Amino acid sequence: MSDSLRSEAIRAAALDLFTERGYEATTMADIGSAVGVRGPSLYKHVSSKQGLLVQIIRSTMEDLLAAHRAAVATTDDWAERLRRATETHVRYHARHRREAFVGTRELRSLVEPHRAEALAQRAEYEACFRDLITAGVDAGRFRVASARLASYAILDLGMGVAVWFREDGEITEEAVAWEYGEIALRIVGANVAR
Amino acid sequence: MSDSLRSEAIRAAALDLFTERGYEATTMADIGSAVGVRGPSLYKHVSSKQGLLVQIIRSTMEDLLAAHRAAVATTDDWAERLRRATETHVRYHARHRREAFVGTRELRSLVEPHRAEALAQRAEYEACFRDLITAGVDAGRFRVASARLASYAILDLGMGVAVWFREDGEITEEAVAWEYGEIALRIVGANVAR
DNA sequence: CTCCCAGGCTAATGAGCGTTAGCCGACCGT
DNA sequence: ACGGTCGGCTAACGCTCATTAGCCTGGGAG
Repeated sequence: MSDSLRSEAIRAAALDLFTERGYEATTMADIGSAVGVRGPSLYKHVSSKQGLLVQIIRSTMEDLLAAHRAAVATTDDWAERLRRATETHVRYHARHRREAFVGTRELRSLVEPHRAEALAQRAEYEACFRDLITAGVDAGRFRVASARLASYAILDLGMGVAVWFREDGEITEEAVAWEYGEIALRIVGANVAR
Repeated sequence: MSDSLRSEAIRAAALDLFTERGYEATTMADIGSAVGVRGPSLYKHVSSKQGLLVQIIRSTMEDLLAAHRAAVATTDDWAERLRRATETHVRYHARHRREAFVGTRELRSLVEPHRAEALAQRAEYEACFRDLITAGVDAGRFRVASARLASYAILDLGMGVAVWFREDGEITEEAVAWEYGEIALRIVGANVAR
């Protein structure tokens, strides 16, 4: 009940517009017009423009983190963990490219304390990858010059996907996920299992 | 004479602010205050806020393309070309991280026809990498599932550098350039030279 | 010494935006 | 039938900005 169909449509429209024009360049009137309503009417459903952004970014970060934890829990082999974490990361950025795009590009537009909260979630997510790589190194499965650099590389690859991926493009989600999983393993110099 | 010291300082201040807060969130008064002047006084030196962004982005794209061409011209071995192109790409994004950051994040804020012009330059740059990879594949030096995917991967890695690189961080420009050059070669499955 | 003007300033203009206030019609349960 | 509330609308407020107009000053050229 907290969110009717209308509320959901508004969030979806805001997501589209924030992705295309950016948060600052999107007006409440724009969002309203996308759902067939005048700007002020939106306030019958949402608290504020900033609130819309907060919801979008928060739920994106939560989804991503949850997906990561689920993926990593399916095996205890370090290389396989990294592969699944990377595939999950990439798949999320392909499947929810608008959410992921806004989540990284519009962090700036968040007002405190929401910005700090989002940065903390992001830091936590990054730490998951870094720790995973460090653990793999300690276990003798990976060999890297810098775990930090390796994790940045893998994360950046995925975030790039949110920029260029198109559902109807020549590159499928399947292909990116597989290819990037392989690349991640090469980045950390994984030796083949067993 | 077209640009005095003051003009240069203004461009530098605008670059800093656009990087930190974004174009839309930066006011002329902010820029003025960064150079010790009131907002309106800036118009004695620059044509408009949009003009500042256009100059920044245009010269960034030109520099990047020029650097790429120079790097690629130093050898005709495909693998070595890709390595040098990647190192140049990465070094540029590390050394001029603010310019590169604004160049990718604020494309949206450009007004036509500047946006189209910048997109064309960007497309040209991307094509350089894609063509380089395709040529390497044709020459039997590389093996990739998709040249487009491989080029996106390499380009995204570099662009990520502009986000997290810090001159005083634990990872040096030298280290990123070398590491990413190696990764690029692995991404395209380069066989060792000779 | 005088004049000019580069380069600053303040004030004003005009537009856009988020948000609030207050009104109204339609539907719904009783 | 009827009262209420849900969800729309318009008008208005208050604020922020980019940009323009017009003034003033200090220093250098003649």
